[in-house]
Amino acid sequence: MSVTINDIAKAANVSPSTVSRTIANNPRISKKTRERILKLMEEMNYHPNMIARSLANKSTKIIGVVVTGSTEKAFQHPFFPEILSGIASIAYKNKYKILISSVNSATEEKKVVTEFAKSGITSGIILLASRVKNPSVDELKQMKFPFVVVGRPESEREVNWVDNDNVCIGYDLTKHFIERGYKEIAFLGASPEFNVTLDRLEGYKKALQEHNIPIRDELIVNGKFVEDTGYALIQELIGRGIMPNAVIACDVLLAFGVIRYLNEKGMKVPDDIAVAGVNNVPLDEYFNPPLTSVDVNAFSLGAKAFELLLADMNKEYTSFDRAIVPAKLIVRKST
Amino acid sequence: MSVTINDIAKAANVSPSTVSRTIANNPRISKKTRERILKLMEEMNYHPNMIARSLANKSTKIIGVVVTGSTEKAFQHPFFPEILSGIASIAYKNKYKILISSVNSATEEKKVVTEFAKSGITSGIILLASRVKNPSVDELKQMKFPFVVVGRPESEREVNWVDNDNVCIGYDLTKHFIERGYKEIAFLGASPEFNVTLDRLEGYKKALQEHNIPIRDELIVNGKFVEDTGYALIQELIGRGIMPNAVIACDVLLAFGVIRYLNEKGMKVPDDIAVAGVNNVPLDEYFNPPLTSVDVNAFSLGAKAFELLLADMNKEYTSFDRAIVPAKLIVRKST
DNA sequence: TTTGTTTGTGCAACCGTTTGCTCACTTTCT
DNA sequence: AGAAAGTGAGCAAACGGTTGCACAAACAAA
Repeated sequence: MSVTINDIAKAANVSPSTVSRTIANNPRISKKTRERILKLMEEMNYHPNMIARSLANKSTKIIGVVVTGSTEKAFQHPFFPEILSGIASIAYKNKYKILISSVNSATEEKKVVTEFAKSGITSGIILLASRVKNPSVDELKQMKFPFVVVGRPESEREVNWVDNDNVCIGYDLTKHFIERGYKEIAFLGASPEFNVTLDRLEGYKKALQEHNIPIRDELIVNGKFVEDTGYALIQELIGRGIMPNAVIACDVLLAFGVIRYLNEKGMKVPDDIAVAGVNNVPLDEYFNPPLTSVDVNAFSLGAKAFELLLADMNKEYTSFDRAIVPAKLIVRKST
Repeated sequence: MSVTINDIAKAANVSPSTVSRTIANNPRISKKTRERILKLMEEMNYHPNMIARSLANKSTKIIGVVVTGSTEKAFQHPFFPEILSGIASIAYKNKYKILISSVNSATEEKKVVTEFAKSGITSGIILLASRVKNPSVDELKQMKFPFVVVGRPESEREVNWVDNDNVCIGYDLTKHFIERGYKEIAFLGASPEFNVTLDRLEGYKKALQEHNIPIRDELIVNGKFVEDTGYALIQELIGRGIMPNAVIACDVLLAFGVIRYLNEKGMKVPDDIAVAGVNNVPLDEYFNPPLTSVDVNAFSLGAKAFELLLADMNKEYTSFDRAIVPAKLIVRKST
């Protein structure tokens, strides 16, 4: 088997405690002993057993990242890799590892979250989907297990979270259209289960009101953050005889679906209908036409999320914290 | 703290062993006792401590996925989420968790791989970058630690691996161009450190030879799998006065870079230069123009990789195995 | 009744580390 | 010189499980 602390202890003629303390850099070990042991560890190619260490410590250097959405699709959303990079970059600096799990439903999410927390395998959790009602959040709160949610949760004062200012995003996009003379602006949201939809919608309405444009409920439709939905939603809208001259898609995939439909039907973007999305991805630029979108800065969202989590795990504060990551409207040819 | 096996044992008036055996579904426990204990576990909200269990078992239900590439960019390649989904979907079915780590260099990779293996935290590893020379592979082989590499490794007979038939991919793409009358076909590869470049190049040459088209070395250039490189490579090529009428890009990002350059310079794709990429992504379709590319079926690559790993961990075979995942040329308007 | 099986459970060692406490040996102070 | 303080290291119990072996009880066969 692998070489253990005991093997080192024997070879060095000391007790295992001494070796352990050497590893922990305990000042009670003399320089001479320490060096002798370190040398032996090197020679014998010793690597500490994290599992045993975790058991003794009752803590690990692993955090769990839980992605809720269709198992096969969740990772594929352009948002995911970027936020994961953000998490990973800070985790890496702090020598944390990342355990990821994708789940299909809120029920499964709760199961996974409970397992992560109770099994002792992770020391903290980042939740990547925030429904308005989220049983996992309640569960974690009640267990007092460190966690951060990405996306504003319901009980925003009692949990750590990071998000953009989604009201602002909705507002900015709408205003952008209004300023360019568009008035029939459709709003394609994701499911109203998510705060992100509600918040962006709020911003949308606010902008319309400020500019004295009536809010037309029939211009507001909801679906999911997948590409097919964008296609279906705009098709349905136009099928009902409702013809917007601008479309705000709450997600880049939604926007792609919309444009695909419009292209197929021979409608010109932005001449016939202007389209803007949220979640800037590198590819937006190559799009036909290049897509105006809001860069939500997913990398920072991830990085911030980990920072908050780290602080929570280290019990650096007793109250809850949040971070609002600035988003930026990037105007391209689609509007 | 959390409720343990001992708490259950006390409550049920049995020994911890009995509880442990109940969990393990050991047939030596009577039905009556089993049911009493299961009920208590439910009531007392017991969750097994994975760490303790792993320590006793000397194995975990966690596999490590190591991505080599720039830490901040590695996850962002469209290839990654898809392959990760593939891994995750099979892992999920087998109740495995996934620990991911991105590293910047072969040296770091080896460090992480060693840690994953020796620390006991993972029971198997999937390597997501296969250089021709890969010290991690040697390390893992020598430790006899279960692992699978995605991409054909150097010592292909002594490790488990999955890949496409890259010679075939190179061949098909080249043939596709030749059949459409293109003869000045440039080949943009990634670094020759990777077998994938070498194999596709081999296929490229083979196709040319079969059709009696001379191989012109100046049409063959290498870079990295990032978007900027595509731009730079084609710029350099054309700058040197070499004007291909078709370009094979070994990666979709490379292809995007090429097209960006061509668009900027006012060249028409495919009229002036035809472009094809590898690694079909959903967005290829929306591209301007829609990009001909080879779908490498990354999801299957991931799924197969996990299946092989699982078999290895379970010692289901003693020899090494491999899987070749079929790739498919998807012709769109860019060629 | 004795012997042999089968069945269900407990004992105790073990997995590899950590850590509170104890203790022997120095050093320093009075 | 004796006491107090400081230093370096070991003992043993924990962390929460698993498992080989022993063993008692129940039952069957002789």
